[in-house]
Amino acid sequence: MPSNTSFELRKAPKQARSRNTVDLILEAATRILEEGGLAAFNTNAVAERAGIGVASLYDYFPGKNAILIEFARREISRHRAAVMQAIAAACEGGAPQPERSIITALIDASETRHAIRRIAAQVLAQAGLEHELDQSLQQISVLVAEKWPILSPHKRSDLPPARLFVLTRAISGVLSATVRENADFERKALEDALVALAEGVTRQQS
Amino acid sequence: MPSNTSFELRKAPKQARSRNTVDLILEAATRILEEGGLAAFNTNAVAERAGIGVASLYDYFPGKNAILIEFARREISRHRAAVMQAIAAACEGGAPQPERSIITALIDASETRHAIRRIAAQVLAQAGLEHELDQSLQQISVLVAEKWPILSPHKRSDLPPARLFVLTRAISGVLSATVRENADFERKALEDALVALAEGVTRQQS
Amino acid sequence: MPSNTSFELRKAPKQARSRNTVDLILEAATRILEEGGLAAFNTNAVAERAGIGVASLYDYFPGKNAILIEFARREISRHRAAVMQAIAAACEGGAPQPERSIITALIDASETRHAIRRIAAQVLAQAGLEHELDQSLQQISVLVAEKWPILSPHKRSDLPPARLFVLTRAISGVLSATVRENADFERKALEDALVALAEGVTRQQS
Amino acid sequence: MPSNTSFELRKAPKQARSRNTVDLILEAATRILEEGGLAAFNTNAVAERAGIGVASLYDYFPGKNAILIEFARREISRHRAAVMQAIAAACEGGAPQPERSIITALIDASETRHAIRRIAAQVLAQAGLEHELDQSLQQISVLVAEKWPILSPHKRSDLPPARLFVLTRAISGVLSATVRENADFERKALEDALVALAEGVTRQQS
DNA sequence: TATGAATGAGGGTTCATTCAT
DNA sequence: CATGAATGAACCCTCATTCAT
Repeated sequence: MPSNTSFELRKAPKQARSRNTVDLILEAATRILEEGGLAAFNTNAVAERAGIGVASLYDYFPGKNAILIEFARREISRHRAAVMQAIAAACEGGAPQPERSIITALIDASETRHAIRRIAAQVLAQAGLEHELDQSLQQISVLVAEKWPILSPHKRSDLPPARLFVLTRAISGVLSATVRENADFERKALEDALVALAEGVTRQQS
Repeated sequence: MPSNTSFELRKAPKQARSRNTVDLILEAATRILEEGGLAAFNTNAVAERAGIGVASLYDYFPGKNAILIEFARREISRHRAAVMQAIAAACEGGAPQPERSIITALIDASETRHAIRRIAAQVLAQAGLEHELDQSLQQISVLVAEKWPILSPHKRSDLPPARLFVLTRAISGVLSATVRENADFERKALEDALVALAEGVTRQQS
Repeated sequence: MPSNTSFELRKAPKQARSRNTVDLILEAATRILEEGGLAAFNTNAVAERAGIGVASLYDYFPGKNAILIEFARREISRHRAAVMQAIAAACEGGAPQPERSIITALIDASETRHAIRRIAAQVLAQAGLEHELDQSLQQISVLVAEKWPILSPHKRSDLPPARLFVLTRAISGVLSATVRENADFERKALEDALVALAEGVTRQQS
Repeated sequence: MPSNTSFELRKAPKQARSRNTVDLILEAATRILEEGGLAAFNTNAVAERAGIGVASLYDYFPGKNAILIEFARREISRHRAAVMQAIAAACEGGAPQPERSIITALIDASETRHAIRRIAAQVLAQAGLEHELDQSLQQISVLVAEKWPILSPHKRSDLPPARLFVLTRAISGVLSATVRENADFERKALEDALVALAEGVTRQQS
């Protein structure tokens, strides 16, 4: 099991051609993971799917693991960006129920590319990089704290860290479970429950 | 990569001797996974740790994957039993705040054998058996629904399924995240937040 | 270029079967090196020639390099034993010209398995184990010092270390060159020259 | 392992530019071999060190092996020239002990660029060109025969070929061993022993 | 029933060489 | 002339599985 443990890209993808090749590789990797999971992921398959020779992989990545990790990082990053943008959008333009808008946005985001994100999480976990995933969620948490309408009259610091943590991880957990378990509640019921959850967690403590 | 896709035990472990061997194998598997994760798990290592010959593994399991899956099932099962028993215990003897007692019990349970349970979940996921994990949580959900004190004056059916789902998955998600992210809030702050969460979700809807 | 840098045998060759397999492997290695040199040496070729599967190599050796090194060590060892035994034999039974007998023995020994010993030396050199080769020659030197007839009336220490060193390395160098360069002098002329050399080096200094 | 078995330079390096590039390549090769040995030698590394593109190597050499061989030939050649010049210098100006002067010169020469000359020898050996190395030594032998003072009153042919062979190969062998084994005798003891060796070999035979 | 030596398919990685630019 | 991205053949090594004992 020869294994290369470094994570970085080998060549800085400065040139247009290189840029394309890196993307080609990562897209091939993504498709393979979608179709066959981690078990189907190997360098030969990636090269073939990318339409390049095996050795070219090593011009851009130090090894198999680096490809997986870069894939995972991009996936996580893309998802975080989408979620944060959705949250921001939900808070603009004075929606009548901004909390619900945020919940709605989060539910929508949770449904995209779910399988692939699970694999990305797995990859980071096996590489000992779980913290990158956690940090991603943490960044979202911070944004939620800033935007959560119920908090706006107060200072943001009014919501103690433990409450913010519980709020975001609870929502994240529920949404993951919903997708994973293929739960098919009425959309409104789910939203209501999550809004109630959020109200409970953020309610001013006595 | 010869791969055996069946999951079942090859022999019904009726005899005392066989029973012991199966346990021996699964204990060895568990220790290896604890120490080295999935990467360190291979049949030769398991056999050596179990103190038996490699070939004997195949007398009791159809292949490597079956060992992993049986390990995962037992781990999940053991955890579920512990959690359910802790919930039951928390509800006995008229504690002053039974909801908090349940939360406390769940927090305690979430902290045990965390790493190994993560691996068990991963194993089931890779085998396409996520539903077993979900079912395990679902059984706990049912118990929680029965026991959740605030519900006792009402009929159990008062809590709509979506609410029960959100309640249990939210708690589960928070507790997983707490351990995974090594969050070190004050125990009381965490409990309070979870209790508030539960109150919010279970509050009588207008 | 996955490479295993340890040198030791993996399994102690205790059992008759294992003993045989190790020998099988080393004999295959030797034949391959004889026929194709280091360039032809690879694990698949060795396994095939030994009539075993590739993986079995790794039951007995930690890697390709370990096979080469064990081959080299045995080759050197075998040669040293032969040389030392030949020297001892040359000194027994009161030969009329014991010095010449020793020279004769050394010439004879130098002609056996020459190509293979060159490779063995190369292998040890590339592994940073040149000292093992040197030590082998040093052991022969000590024996020569003990046996060299001209020294017998004196104490062995009469021959200063530098002289002993020059004597043995000179003879070794000449014999290597003779074989390598395919020099075809009359046997007697070569012997005479070496005897004269030895006399010069060991002559009592003023 | 694509392999090109021809040894010759591809282009006659007539032009100044080409000449420089060939030298650039060979200097890069030398530095790489000095630093990492044969294991570190590969065409990409050579090109990078030479500051040229990989493909340019093939404008001047037919392949990797040709570079190695040209390197080795130059190294041997350079060494031979240095040794022969040192011998000539030692015989000029009527030194009191010309034999010792030659020995001294040879010892000095043996200490320079030792590691790199070992590699050069190895390269030629693996290419089946050992005779080039031998011829180099043979040229030195001829010069030694011409210059060796003790022979001067006689005709050069007085020293039989076998004696000349033994004399030069013995000295060569001793000096190689001295460097290889890191022997640290007093310089004078080594010189004395070699002078005595030479006297023995060249002494008029009865 | 138990074993462990043996296996071969498969995977990760390297590198000499080429060719379009 | 010069380049360097691309290649594919080849190599080392692992491991799930089997089978003769």
